[in-house]
Amino acid sequence: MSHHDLKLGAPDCGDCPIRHRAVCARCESDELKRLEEIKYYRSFQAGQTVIWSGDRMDFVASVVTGIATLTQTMEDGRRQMVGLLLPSDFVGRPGRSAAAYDVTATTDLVMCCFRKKPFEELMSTTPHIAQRLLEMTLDELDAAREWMLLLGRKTAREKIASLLAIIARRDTSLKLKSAKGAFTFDLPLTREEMADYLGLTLETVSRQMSALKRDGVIGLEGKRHINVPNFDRLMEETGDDSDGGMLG
Amino acid sequence: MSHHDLKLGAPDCGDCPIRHRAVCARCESDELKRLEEIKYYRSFQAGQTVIWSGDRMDFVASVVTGIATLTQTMEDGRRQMVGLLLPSDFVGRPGRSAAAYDVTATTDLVMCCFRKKPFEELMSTTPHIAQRLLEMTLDELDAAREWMLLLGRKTAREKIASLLAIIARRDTSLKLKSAKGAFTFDLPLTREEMADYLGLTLETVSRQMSALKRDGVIGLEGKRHINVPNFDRLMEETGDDSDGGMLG
DNA sequence: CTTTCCATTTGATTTGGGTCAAGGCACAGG
DNA sequence: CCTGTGCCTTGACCCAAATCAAATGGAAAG
Repeated sequence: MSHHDLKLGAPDCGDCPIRHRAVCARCESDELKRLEEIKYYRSFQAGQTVIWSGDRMDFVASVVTGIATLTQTMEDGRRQMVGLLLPSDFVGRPGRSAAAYDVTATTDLVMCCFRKKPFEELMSTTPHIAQRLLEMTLDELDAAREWMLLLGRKTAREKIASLLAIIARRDTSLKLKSAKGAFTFDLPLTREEMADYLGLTLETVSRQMSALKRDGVIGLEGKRHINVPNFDRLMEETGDDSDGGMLG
Repeated sequence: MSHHDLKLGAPDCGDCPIRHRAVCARCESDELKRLEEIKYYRSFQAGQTVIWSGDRMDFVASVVTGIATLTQTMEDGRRQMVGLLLPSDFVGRPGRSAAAYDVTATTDLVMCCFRKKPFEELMSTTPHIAQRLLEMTLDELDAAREWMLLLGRKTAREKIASLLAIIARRDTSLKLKSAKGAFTFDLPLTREEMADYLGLTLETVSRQMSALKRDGVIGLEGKRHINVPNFDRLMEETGDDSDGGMLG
């Protein structure tokens, strides 16, 4: 990892989303001052739409806190989530003026935005920004491809288990309760949002959640609070080959 | 489009896959000579595996001629295609040493490879390469997201129609036969490969192809030769909102 | 010309998940 | 305290696509 490993709007950099400044005093001069100038924050309430597909989008942004989703909708109303944005994730495409997807805040949300025009200019003069963005985009592409396997080939039960594992793995607030891998977290999605993520109906999601509970794979307190007594057991249900990188 | 719109291994640049040289004499000096030095060609026969998931991969490459696929396989053998590489598409990830997917030649294939180490070095000193790569990766991400909608929410018939439209749209050898949008092309995939693309079984693919033929949406000569009397009619079957950019 | 070998088609049957339809539960407002 | 109103669960039934099983057809080999 070079000293240029800047994060565009990472959550763990305190007030300033550009962790770079904290990481690398050496580069403090030009490019970063410029980034500071063109950045601004926007907040959204849970349920609010950030932007509709097709709307003009004159910024790029990254999530500071909260969760947002990207979804596509067909004319007849069928919906598929195509992106789940957690803190530090990036939205928006340099070189495109209209949003390609609906972006919605599923929890209260703070985003760190950069005006697009100057961001693009900065990108063309600052190689490290493009390189960092490339890295992040490649990660997203990998995630999208894993998601395609899920959508195309997994059973409903495997889909649910996979989603729980994905959320658990990325939930930074997640506290391990034992060496065995027991832990607890809150679902940030409604059953319907889970269904849109997984290519299922909300009824099927509900049924499979109940089934995983019945079989002791997960515990459910209320509708949203999940506890996983044994992460390995959950992973067995996903259909993936073991491991998967669960280790902070 | 700047004069820096280099293509990494584009097909339309004659012997040299880097169209940049043809487009931009101005930049001919350093970076491109270096690219020339680290590039080499590899050929594969139809059906041959280019690389297995998990194998060490010390190059990045782009397709010059032919078609390759990226697939993921679960332990029990369920397979999902996650990438379809047509001429000018790029494979391989700077900053990763092992292949993440199986890459297979579905037709005879020529790839233009760049040794990874020097390519990465070149990338870090040449901003335009990273920027071009970012652009291509963002395009792939968009394609992956459209594919996710297909896998998660479309019916078998819509999936088949969508795949035919996608192939037709990207087939450079495709000849329009009339203003109405009639044309003809050869399927580059077997029924099984189509099934792996679409998250279906090969039987379902076959049945839906027959149904589209019966309904006059497509014509079939032999197993592979498709003719589409009316592209708009095919598009109606995809479930997508109209247009879609069919105008090469 | 016959045989083998695939890829593909087609048919019969099963099934996982969708659809439709009631409830249940928790919380906010009157 | 009652009554909406969102979410979620559960049940009954249905259907699109999977599965299992032949049959067809075309191309290459003998």
